Amino acid sequence: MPRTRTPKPSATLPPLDRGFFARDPRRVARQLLGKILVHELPKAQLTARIVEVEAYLGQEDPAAHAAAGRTLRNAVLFGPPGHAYVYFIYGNHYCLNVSCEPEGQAGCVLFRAAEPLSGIEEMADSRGIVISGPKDLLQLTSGPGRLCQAFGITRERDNGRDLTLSASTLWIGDDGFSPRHVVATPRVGITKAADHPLRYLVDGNPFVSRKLRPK
DNA sequence: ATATCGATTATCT
DNA sequence: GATAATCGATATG
Repeated sequence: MPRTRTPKPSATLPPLDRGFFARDPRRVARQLLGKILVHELPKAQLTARIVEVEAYLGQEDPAAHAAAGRTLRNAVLFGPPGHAYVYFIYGNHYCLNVSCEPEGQAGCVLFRAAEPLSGIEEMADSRGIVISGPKDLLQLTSGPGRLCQAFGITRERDNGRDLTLSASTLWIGDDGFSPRHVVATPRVGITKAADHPLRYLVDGNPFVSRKLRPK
């Protein structure tokens, strides 16, 4: 039975500012671990602590959507940092990224998994899951598609949204917590540049999207 | 436990 | 026309 291993967020939860995102995506990715994804709904506040992310480097990264330059779809990546890049994949799922680096450079971080903290019932509804035990929480936000579904994130509504403003409804908060142990592995589900260790996870956290392969 | 596969569509070649 | 930064279901050991 999985245990919550991180403290609850404090009452005040300032959003990360634009400067936080205006850096190398590898640095941003690592430091996003432990931060809190927030979605304010009329009746509830959805929050989850980020436990797994991936860095995409921009035009020099063959696996990045920005690899072939600016298009209609990836335009947000070339804009200012701290904005949501949401894309639709496999005909089924949305994935949430945040743009990084100064305007003109297309690096980003993909949100892959989080540990639910509040708004659990609403997340379960959105996911179409009935929570009957602690293990069911693991299905809520463990995976980029699941995370978006639990939070109600879509391309139509959220692509381009400024994630540095709490007025945006969707933002990233910092309660001062940072995880003790972080590990890096190759990124999931890509074929090009598949060998670089640009996937960052909180070591041992049960809410990551895949268990670490024991060696 | 791991492996394979179908769903379903926007985007790019 | 092929592919894709996925998920959930099914098959098999």
